Amino acid sequence: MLKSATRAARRIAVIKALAHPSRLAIAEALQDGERCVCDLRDIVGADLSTVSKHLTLMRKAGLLDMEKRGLNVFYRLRCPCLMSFFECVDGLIPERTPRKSGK
Amino acid sequence: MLKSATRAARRIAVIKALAHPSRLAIAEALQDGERCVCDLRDIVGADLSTVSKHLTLMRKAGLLDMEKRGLNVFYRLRCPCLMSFFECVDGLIPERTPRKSGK
DNA sequence: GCTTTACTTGGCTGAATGGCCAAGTATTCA
DNA sequence: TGAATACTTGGCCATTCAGCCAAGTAAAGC
Repeated sequence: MLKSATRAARRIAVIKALAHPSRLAIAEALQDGERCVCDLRDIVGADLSTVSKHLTLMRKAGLLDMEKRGLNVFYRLRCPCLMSFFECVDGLIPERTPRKSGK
Repeated sequence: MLKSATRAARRIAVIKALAHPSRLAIAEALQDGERCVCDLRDIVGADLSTVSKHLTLMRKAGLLDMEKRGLNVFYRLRCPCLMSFFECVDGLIPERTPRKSGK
């Protein structure tokens, strides 16, 4: 069984790995299957080095697997739960006015 | 239907709202039911003003509801999917060595 | 109405993050 | 073995974020 501090740190790492527009786009793209870094660069539209750093971060968090084949490096999602989580998030109503009630 | 840029922005807001140790601790605490700000301050162990700012951020992201009753403000989770998402995250193996395969 | 309690907001500072460029590494192909 | 391709890593700069303190607001109680 995992100490709860360790577990929290791992959760944070995974969540942070998703908490950026480019990384979210990468995660979404990978839901359709593996991609090489150059594909992902085109998808997020940033410098290759930037994309590479994002991918390293996501991999270290445990979100991604990498596999080198020839000159390319392919990345794959390891978290099967993202889709359902995102759908749940999408269901949140944007904002709600604070309620006040007696006593 | 939501424009995909809007949807991505909202996803990011929610994910960022969870991507900090104190805010994760808040979310986890609220899974057992609503709490006032002072309870949450004790749980995360930070300044009340800091906790308040975390809560505002989480509420604006759509993660929380607030309700004022008397002197206290109670916060509640609005996202029922967190628990299952966290459990999925916990299931990720910490790291894996990169694979290499021919051609 | 004045004090107390429970919070929120503003302001500031130090730390972390994301971006690009440039240089380095690994594999393929001629 | 030398050039080309597909990355990764290091370095630097600008921006964002988290923290605390201090001041402001709102409800309750005397």
